[in-house]
Amino acid sequence: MSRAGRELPTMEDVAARAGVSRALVSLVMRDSPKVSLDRRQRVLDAAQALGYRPNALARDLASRRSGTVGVLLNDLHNPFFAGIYDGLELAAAELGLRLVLTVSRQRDAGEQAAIDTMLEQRVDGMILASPRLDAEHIIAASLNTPVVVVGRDVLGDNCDSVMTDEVVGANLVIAHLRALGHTAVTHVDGGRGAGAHDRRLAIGEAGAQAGFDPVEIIPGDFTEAAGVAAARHLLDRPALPTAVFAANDLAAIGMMATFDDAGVRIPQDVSLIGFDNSSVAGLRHVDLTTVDQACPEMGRVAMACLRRRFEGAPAARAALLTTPRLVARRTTAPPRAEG
Amino acid sequence: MSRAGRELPTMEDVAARAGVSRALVSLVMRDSPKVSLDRRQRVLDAAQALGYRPNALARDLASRRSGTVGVLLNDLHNPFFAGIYDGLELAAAELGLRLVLTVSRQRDAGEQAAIDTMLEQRVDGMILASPRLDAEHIIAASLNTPVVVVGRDVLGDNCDSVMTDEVVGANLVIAHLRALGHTAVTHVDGGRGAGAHDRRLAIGEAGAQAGFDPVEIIPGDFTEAAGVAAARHLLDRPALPTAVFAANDLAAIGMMATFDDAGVRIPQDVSLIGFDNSSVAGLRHVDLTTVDQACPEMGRVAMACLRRRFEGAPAARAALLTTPRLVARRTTAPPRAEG
DNA sequence: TTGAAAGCGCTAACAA
DNA sequence: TTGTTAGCGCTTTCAA
Repeated sequence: MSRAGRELPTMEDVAARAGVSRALVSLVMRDSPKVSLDRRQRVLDAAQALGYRPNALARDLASRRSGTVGVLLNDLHNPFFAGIYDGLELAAAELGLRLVLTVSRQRDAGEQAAIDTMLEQRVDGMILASPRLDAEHIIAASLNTPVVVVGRDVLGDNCDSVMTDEVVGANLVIAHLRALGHTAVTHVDGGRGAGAHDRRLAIGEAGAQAGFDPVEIIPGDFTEAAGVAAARHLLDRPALPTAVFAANDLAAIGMMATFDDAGVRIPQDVSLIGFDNSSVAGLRHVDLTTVDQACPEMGRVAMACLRRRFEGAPAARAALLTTPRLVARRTTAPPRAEG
Repeated sequence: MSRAGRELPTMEDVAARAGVSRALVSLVMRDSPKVSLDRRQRVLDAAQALGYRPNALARDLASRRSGTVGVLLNDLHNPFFAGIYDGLELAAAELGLRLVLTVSRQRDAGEQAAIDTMLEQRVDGMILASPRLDAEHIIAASLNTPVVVVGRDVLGDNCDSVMTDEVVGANLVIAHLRALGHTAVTHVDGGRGAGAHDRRLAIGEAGAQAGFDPVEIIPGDFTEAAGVAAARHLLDRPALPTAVFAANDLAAIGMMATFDDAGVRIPQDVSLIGFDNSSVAGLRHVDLTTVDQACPEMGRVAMACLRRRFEGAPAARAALLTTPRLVARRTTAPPRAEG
């Protein structure tokens, strides 16, 4: 397998055509101020005429830096990651960094492979969005290049974390439900997904503090299918909870559909709250009450975090918390009046 | 901005520790069969002990090929692209190719920049999913490396296309509606988005052949917002069409929500058909009748197409058509009985 | 089967 | 301001 397509001219070719040295061309390409206007123009003309394109491979190898940040997204089908990416891209553009995306498709082996590839590419840093990989392997990778983990708590000497303040989020959920008159909530959790543990703990704690009934936990996952399963489970019981807090929007949507099919009305019969405020939750036909994780903000913060490392930041590990916000929409209402 | 993290060992370091030459280490790393078992093991042990990681930059520069295919996705928020990516990744894994993703976020300037970056990276080939960029610029890029465009018709000496057979798709839509008893349909089109032109033509033609009323075209786009706008437009008129065929699922969902808000029932008052069968259409709470583009299949075909180019394929330009399939769900029904 | 040596296309001192 | 000269870490002939 070889490169098809025309051979591209090199810097040497441009130099020859412009009648200057290769180093001078290099300076021009890097926008150095110490090149005379005359020469600069000659070089640019030659490059233009030849259709010259810098070779990033050679540039990065020689300069020993790639100007590239590797980004690992867990699941392209979950719009949560699209939101994270938006923030990352914005910040990267401001910092003049290139982003290289890889997707692990929810498989653990895929994550390690993707990380290895980025390392071989000599990325200047890595951002891992909701990885499922053991902390141990993530820390190992961070020995070679700074890492920022989004959505989960993994700290190391060269590894920071950015995540939602789950305690605030849980309190928002409880406060919203309480204001509507609820006194109990059932949580369908995220299983072993990133951040699920903290979310589970936080909602239990927040409920207790608000004087709610002990928060019931139903095992789930960050997928629509898990929501369907959880809803079926609830429908099998004699009575439904008055309110359900799902691990994320996808799970909530799965529940919504299943309840619909069973003739259970939302929010009249059951109030439903998701998590992420991903774009599906906002679809006007879904209109799900949810906790906004401010995904783009998390992306921005993550990138800022990485930049601090680039600038020779303190070895202090940072666990940055972003503040979530409740978005009240159609799926929550006062509890149904008891018989 | 410099690389933070420990300096990685080089091949030279591994060679020194194993007591062999650098070239030998290179052979081992590339799994060459012409290395004695003894030496090979010594090298692998040394690499392991040192925590050696090949430098992809140096490898690709020296070998003049990157083993990498650049992929440009238009919009991470549109699940259509997640589907395409699934197919690409599967095929790439089989062929032992690495994938490098970039996202253009629907901006034309972003597309050109992303393509330039991939070219500078010296990718062995590029796959552009639903690009909006002029054919001219795409062809220009394909002078340097083979290109496959997905979702749109762009042909050049080094540029192939993979797209849905719009004629088949349009006929499926018309046949489905006719079977339900419809005799007219309004198409909210995709504006200047990739493939929108062909889709518009095809539905008009298919409708005419089936003896439908002339297909009305309403200007739209591949976004939810465009669907909302189109629905508002329709609601302003004295009478609604009996059936609407939207440019894609996102637009259909925007329309669905707007109709809902206005008290227009789907499918009793209006039948609605989307395009893509993206994951949102399948959400059980949305349950949209749509045309399945077989996204993963398109991805697979695109990658296969690229491989043929790698193998020194015929200069014959290929326009590959994949066959769509109608997925009948909740949003289509017989037309309401007239007054 | 192994090693020596010449690049790959560029950057980065250092001289001029 | 410009040119010279070493590399960057690896692959790839070509000999041995």
